[in-house]
Amino acid sequence: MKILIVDDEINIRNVVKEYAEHEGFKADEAGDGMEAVTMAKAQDYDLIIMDVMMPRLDGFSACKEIRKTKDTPIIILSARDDEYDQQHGFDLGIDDYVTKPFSPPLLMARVKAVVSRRNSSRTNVTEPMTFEGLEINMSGREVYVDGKRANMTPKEYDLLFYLVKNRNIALTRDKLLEEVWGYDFFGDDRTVDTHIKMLRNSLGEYRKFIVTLRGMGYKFEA
Amino acid sequence: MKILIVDDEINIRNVVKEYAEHEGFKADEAGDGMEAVTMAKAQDYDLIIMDVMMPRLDGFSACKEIRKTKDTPIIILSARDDEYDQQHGFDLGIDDYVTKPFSPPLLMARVKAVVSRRNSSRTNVTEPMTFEGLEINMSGREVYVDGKRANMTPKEYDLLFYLVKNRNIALTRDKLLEEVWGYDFFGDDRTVDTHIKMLRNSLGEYRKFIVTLRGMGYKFEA
DNA sequence: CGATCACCATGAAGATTCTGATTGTCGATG
DNA sequence: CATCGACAATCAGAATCTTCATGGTGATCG
Repeated sequence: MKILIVDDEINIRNVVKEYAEHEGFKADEAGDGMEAVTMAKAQDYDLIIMDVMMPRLDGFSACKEIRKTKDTPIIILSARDDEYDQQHGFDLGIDDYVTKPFSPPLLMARVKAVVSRRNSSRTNVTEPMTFEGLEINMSGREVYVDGKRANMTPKEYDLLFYLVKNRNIALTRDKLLEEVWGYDFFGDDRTVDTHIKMLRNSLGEYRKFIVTLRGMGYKFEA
Repeated sequence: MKILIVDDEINIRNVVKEYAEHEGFKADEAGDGMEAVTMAKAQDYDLIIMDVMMPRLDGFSACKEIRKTKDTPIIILSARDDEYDQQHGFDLGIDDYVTKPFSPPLLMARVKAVVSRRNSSRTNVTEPMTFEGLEINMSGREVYVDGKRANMTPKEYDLLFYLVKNRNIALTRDKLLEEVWGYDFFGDDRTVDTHIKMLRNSLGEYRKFIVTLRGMGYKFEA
């Protein structure tokens, strides 16, 4: 696992590098956008952490240039919220962004998330799963019940996919809320129940795979 | 799970404490940095929530001092964005920071994220264990007795899993009540006995693994 | 405006706790 | 070494409390 750290401030590069190496990554550094483009094209990095404000070539322009030849995952570091323009993010296929000032552990959490997302989407792609008459195609975001396409809501897909990814593992409502709804969701536990109910309806007879663990949460049991 | 709340304003401490306890944390309080350092060094907290502006010793200096002996996760509460100085954050290994004014649920979300981030790197999915004909799968919340699925109540699972996690260790009823029932359970000692009884029934012949320690408590003996 | 979602109230199913009676254990003692 | 007393553990079941599925409501958003 090799990452490229791009920032004009050497202090930041050093700190990030230290944390990254501590997490078992190898880390190269670049001091501006031009350098970053050259290095990113010459090598296959698993991830690039890129500052926005830099001399010679800014972070967004560097991304655009890199994207012409590579689709290396990129995390953007931007100094203020409004510096990160959504338009840019969408166009350039930015994987995540972190606003400065940031805490290194937080950044590392994002790094690991992006890397594992890429990896899992690579291995899981083209591998629809079948549980009896229930076919689940995560990459295509399709679910078939006895061969018939199930039309589900976004949350149902998210919930089902998370359950299936962690099948045979007991999941608390809190865990589900955190992972499916997001850590910044301040909602009610019962919300999970409601969506489980709707998901079960969508799954017809295959609702049986979704097991209630009383006093605990739920589990997809295959 | 025990956290330390550090702030000079008692109102803030109270609010945070209330929320934290609602989430199942135990919470101690400190009114300034000096106090915080003393307490954090004396005990192993799972997390420290630390204000920046405080009399006697400010939050950052307190972190620095604590970091000399412990690497307890720390969340910083800072009054304004610019009060959180990058230098500080980097040097001190702050896990996250929240700017005042904050909403308690947001803070709690961050707290849970930090704690679970720390834990997930360690305590992940546990492999199923077998003791003769008794199979225990904690992640799946499944127990098999001679290959037959045992259908148990939540407390039975919790109790059994805690006993097994601490197998060959003598556990008092008080310890079990605190760890399995929760620190806020003010019930009778006999409650443990009752659940031990039901657990033994569920385990059939493998009840023999649960040993009574007269005048003491119980032990899972493998 | 329709789809989706979060949240709430409800009641039934299920789990937990407590009580008090019973049984078991162990050391002291005649 | 048999017995007793004191205390600890076990047990059954009734009362109480919790939890979850469900259906409905209102908010939100495209």
